[in-house]
Amino acid sequence: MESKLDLVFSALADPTRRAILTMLLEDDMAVTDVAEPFDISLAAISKHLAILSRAGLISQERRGRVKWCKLEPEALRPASVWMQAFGQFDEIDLDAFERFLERELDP
Amino acid sequence: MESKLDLVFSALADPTRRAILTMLLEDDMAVTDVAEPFDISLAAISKHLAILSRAGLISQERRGRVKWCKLEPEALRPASVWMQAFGQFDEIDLDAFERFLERELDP
DNA sequence: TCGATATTCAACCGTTCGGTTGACGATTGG
DNA sequence: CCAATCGTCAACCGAACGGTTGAATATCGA
Repeated sequence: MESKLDLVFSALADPTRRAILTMLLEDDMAVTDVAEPFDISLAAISKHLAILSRAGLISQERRGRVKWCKLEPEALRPASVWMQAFGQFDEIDLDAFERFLERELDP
Repeated sequence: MESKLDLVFSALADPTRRAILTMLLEDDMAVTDVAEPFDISLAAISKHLAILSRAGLISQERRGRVKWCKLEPEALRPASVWMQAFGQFDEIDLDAFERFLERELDP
């Protein structure tokens, strides 16, 4: 059996998937709109979304022919809790976060 | 070029590697001692350690014929910061962490 | 109704991953 | 000196990954 932590961390290991999650911070999106900024096929994006969905990081709801993707940030909690123990990152460095966010959205 | 975040998250995606990190919370360890609790070959452990090392999550220092492995928790900071933005996990749930830790050490 | 739109499926491809085994290069200690 | 210990390397294996293309399935809108 595969741990949820495995699923979450390996979902996060891909930059395309992290970029998708970042986009979904703004708002829910349809699959086609998620795919738009990327240079890869829609089918590839569909697979990425399936992986994010299996990890619980997004939920997908079909309305008509459009499938809406919604960020599920709660799914990050176990992984976040796991990590915190190793580094005692009690205070969040927001400046550092914004720098990383830029680096995520950029390429 | 591969992002540091890629390296850290994919290093964490494997349960054996997470278990190794957890063991190193206690103390620095030699490669052979790291391998001891696992049912896989020493060569496999050596590869896992190389992956953790490339991700910056551990450092290795050879003294004589023994190579010592040391946890480098600072390497988790970028990943931790990245995650926090999605969930606002300002307060750490230590009970939850201990439950996860047990689940990590157990199998 | 019919064409366009939205998404997935299925098959395939090359690469990476986690693992093995056996040989090998150091280093140690009796 | 010499055998044992520590760890890596190299070659291999099967499975999973990230991607493609083309066909298939719904659903929408005019």
